[in-house]
Amino acid sequence: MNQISDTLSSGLEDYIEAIYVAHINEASLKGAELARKLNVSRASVSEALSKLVAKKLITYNSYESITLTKEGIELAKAVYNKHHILQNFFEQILDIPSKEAGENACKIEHIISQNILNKMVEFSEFCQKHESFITEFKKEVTQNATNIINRKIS
Amino acid sequence: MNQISDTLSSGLEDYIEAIYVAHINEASLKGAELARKLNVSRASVSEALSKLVAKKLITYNSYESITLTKEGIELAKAVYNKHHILQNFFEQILDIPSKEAGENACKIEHIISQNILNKMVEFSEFCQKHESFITEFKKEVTQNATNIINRKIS
DNA sequence: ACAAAGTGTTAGGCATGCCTTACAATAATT
DNA sequence: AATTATTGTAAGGCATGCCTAACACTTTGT
Repeated sequence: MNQISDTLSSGLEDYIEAIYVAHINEASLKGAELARKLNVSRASVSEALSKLVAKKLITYNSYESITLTKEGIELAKAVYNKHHILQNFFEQILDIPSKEAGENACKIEHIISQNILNKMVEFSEFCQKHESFITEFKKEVTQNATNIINRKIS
Repeated sequence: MNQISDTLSSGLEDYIEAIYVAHINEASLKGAELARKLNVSRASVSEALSKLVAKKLITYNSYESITLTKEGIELAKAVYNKHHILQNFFEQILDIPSKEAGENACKIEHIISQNILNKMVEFSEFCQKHESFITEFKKEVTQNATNIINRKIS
């Protein structure tokens, strides 16, 4: 209904997040490059950027690089933080390989509640203060894996 | 492209999961009831059921109740298990209220990788063997919350 | 300066999934 | 049996997001 809503579809969140990553790397970013980064067509990027401009989250003129507005930065930062909380949790606590953790974070970041993310942070911090716990967990998991392999062999 | 693909869109997964829940409760389920359960129109259910029939996951004739095929049960069970792993993890480990845990599980179950779910199970089991850890975590979290409240007051 | 390479947009489509409206068919109640 | 309630379906739309093809514009390099 409203063009300038305060929530973004998960698709648009992906776009603004990618723009934000370029922003914090102080790299200039054009539509074509964004298309390559997100593995979508230039046409799709063109549509998405129009929407983000309409929502006043970015500034953009053809053939120039994309700029986040103040509100855009805020919103992007929020998405980006969610991503990192998830990625860290999967990697540090659940011992998931970085690539897989990232891929899952990318999808889940759009739908998970803030409350769960907060608890994930608290839990991670708690685990850091009791580091042996996670160390033990990882040890046990590899042990389990070894058992499974041995079981298959024998 | 292919009508009888082995993967389901998240929408169809929701439908088949709801059908499965009725199935394990040995409750008969008609389209109209399913529509009420999922908060969608009867028309949407009608469309979805046609797709599930085309994929041979359910058996269905108008005005009769919906039946899962063997393959349907297998697939539904997989979705349902994912849901439960997530719900349990959120509730037991992260101390999230049941309702919120369920709502999040409903959405995340469609996109999370099996590997992460497996690790969640292992982690939960590990925590059960060291129950004091989670107890301590919960204690600390409530303590933090109390601190925040007191900070706000003073 | 001009051609080639790169970039952006528009138009027309596809797929998902949801809706309402209107109508059809069956089930239940009196 | 007839009326009412319930259930199901078809048609026509809306929104999201993705695509290709074709065209337009800009930048780069010779």
